[in-house]
Amino acid sequence: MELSKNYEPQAIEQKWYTYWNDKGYFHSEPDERPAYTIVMPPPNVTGVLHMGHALNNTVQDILLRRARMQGFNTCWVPGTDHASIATEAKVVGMLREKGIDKNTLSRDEFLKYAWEWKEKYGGIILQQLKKLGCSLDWERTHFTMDDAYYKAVMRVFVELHRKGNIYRGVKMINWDPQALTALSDEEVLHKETQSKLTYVQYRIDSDIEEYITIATVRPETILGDTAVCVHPDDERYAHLKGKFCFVPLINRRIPIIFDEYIDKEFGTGALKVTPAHDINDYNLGQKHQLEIVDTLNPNGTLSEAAQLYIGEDRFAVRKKIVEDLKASGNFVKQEDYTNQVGVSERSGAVIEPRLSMQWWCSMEEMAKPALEAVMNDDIRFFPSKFKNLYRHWMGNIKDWCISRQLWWGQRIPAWYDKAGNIYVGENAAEALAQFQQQQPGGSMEDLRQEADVLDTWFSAWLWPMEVFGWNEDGNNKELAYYYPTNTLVTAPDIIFFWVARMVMAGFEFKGKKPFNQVYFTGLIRDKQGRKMSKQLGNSPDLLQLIDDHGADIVRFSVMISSPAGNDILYDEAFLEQGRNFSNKIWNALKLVKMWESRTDEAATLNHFATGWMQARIDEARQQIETLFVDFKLSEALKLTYSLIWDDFCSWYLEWVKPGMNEPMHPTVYQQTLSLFEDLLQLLHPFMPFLTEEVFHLLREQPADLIVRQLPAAAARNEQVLLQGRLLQELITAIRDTRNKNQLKPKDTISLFVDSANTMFYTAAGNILQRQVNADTLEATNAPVNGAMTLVVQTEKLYLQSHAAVDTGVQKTKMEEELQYLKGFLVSVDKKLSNEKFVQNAKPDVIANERKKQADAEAKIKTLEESLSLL
RNA sequence: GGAAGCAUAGCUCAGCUGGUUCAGAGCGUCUGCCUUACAAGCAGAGGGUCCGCGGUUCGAAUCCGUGUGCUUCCA
Repeated sequence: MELSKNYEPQAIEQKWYTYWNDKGYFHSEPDERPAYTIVMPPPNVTGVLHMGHALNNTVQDILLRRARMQGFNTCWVPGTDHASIATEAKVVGMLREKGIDKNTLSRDEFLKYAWEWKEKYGGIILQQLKKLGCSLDWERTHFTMDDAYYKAVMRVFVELHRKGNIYRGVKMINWDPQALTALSDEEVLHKETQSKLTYVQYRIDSDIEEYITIATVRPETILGDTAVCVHPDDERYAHLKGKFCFVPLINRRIPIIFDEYIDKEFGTGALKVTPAHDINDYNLGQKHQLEIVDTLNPNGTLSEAAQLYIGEDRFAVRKKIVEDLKASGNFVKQEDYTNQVGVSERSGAVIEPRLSMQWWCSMEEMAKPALEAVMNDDIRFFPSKFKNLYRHWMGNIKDWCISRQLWWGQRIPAWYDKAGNIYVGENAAEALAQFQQQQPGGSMEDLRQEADVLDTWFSAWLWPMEVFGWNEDGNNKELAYYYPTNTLVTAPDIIFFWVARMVMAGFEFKGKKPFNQVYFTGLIRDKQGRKMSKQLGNSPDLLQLIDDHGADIVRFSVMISSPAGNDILYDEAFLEQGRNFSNKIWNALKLVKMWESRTDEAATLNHFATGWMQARIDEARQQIETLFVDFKLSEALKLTYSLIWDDFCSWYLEWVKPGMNEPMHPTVYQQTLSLFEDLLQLLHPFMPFLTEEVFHLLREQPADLIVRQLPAAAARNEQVLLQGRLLQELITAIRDTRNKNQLKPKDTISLFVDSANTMFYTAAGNILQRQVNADTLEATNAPVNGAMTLVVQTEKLYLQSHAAVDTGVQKTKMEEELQYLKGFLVSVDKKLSNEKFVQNAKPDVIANERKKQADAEAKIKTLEESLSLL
């Protein structure tokens, strides 16, 4: 078979994905093996694959594939989230393009369009994950608005309502004037903004002309002012006790109140109080029984209550009112001011704090077990630094605003009768039954269902339970087998939205944690450290990357740059590194295949190289296991990369490579194949396609790599590892000497060794000789005349060359090393002659120092001898 | 305003419970090579007051304090 010059991912990836899937490797059914379960954080049904998904899902796939090779019954559940706000916005936009105004549609008509849209475009992202190689159990795909899932959400709503944990009430909420819905605190982002601080004077109601000056960044809210507040200890305003002043332009007479909440240093020390439009002002208003004047309409324009500018947008009014205040003589001055402005995470609109009737879920009780489970590591966080963040939020948890003024989502299962009484039931029939107990003979006609839907996260928090059919049967076989799931992989920005709430839901409804551990990946930034975003256009088109480079290489590039828990700075240069790596493996395959027809029993049987490579793999296996346990996946990949490239390709293959036109011993050939297969297996979780392909090209395989089982850890052969290290050092040192003396690669040398370690040269001498192009290798116990001398560990070597040599270079190098060693010896001696050190340090530390001392002394002696001969 | 995290080679980062196998890796840089798979490669090399200052200790990149700079979260 002819192998192409370079590795060509496009040709093979689709083939393997289909093959694995058809073979059923991705599907899981409960059996006698231990389960390893991951539920995928469901992406928005409107979503398309971006770098964040690529990182997140690659990590999950790596964990899954490794667990599969460790004998676990692996199950990875895919699915999508209905994402109320984002999806509704998309559908509204799509309708607008068709010339349809949402407001002209009934709820049912709108939902019909929304479902059509979802069926057509929703879940594209899941198809894209197939291209990435994700070994998802497609038979278990879920959607948070599936019928069964919908029922589960209804059930938990009703249960919590029955317990009194869900209630309806008027509170200050975050209002999105663009999406026209309430948002939870978590959906509001605070952005630093350049604003203007406007100083305005209010006329005091008194006989003399007197004013009090306030400062505000929102002058348009003046029309809703119902008090001015100052600090009780502020002498500047002490004389105003019990007085009133007038709101400019509309002349509303409002009291001057005193409260310690005021910061005397800020602005003028006098605060205008607008209880309808600011949470702090609202609290002040409650305390002082102030009137509430709501001057804004839901869409952000001014309401009739404002008296002025009715129907005009809040931002337009902000500019306009300043001019009018100037005209009226109330304007004092304006200053630049930087403040934090809340914007909607979804629509980007500036949030209005607004008083509104909403549905709330009380959290305090549910937070307790959820907090404890994380603090005592019953649920482990990686990296653990996120425990702090979690504790802080859970410790100060506020009630959750769960109603959204939208149509796309689970409609709140509450019905009102004409008198305004509320009936909560899992469906209309239940609510009707309750109603009929009050009103015998009442009918559905008398009831009206709540128009609002539930926050998307109110369904998402059930994800790890409901994908295994919790609502239908809370003790079903699947739930018992797969739940709690093993690992949740997500980004830290949804730790409150989702992670914390899943933990709460798990304990509340199932009585068990939803997962054993949570691994938080970093955020992906560009190489300048900026967050990837559509606005900046710095996010690469992932599907294009996969088409251009192949999924393995994209996975490699994402993982190699991804230190555990830290943000990753993505640079497309990593793609090049991945491509080079793929080619390296491909070429190693080609080389090995060339030996297939050259095997001959008469060839030398090279024990040293195969034994050493086996020991290196054994050593690496242990290290990789530790790294995986700590979720240091990037490190594990780097280690595997280096094991394959450096140890296997650069050293091992060169060590076993037969001479030109010479045969290879069949045992060495078979061992080489085995070693190569082991390496491919270690790499498989990271680069599944390439490794499966090469694995099958190596030789006829009894099983596919994806399900090949990793062996139990073997004790590594330390002796061989040390010898391998010595061999490498000898080769490097000799090559360096050759380089420094400008010997051409083709120039041969004669090599003499003064060593007590004859066994080593018997085993590895022929490798050494070939690797440094020495035509002879002889033992000696005396210096060799006219030869270059070098010392490696305690081995003394003499190189003789036919080309002219400059001993000066060698001498300088040896003198430098001698000087370093002497300095080193001094520091060790000092340490050992320090009584306190000898008394306090642990015995093994002291023993180590003595060994260092002895080694250094021996080497100094050797170097000095050699130098004296130059 | 409150809290957390970070600062190590040109860049991105490892360095767990203090002790020269601990001053490292990858990429980049420099030098020499078209050597029986790979120039998308091979063989070598150079490069750091471990942010400043102080302390604990026989010993500090590592622990403590402090200053500076950056990042994030919360209000």
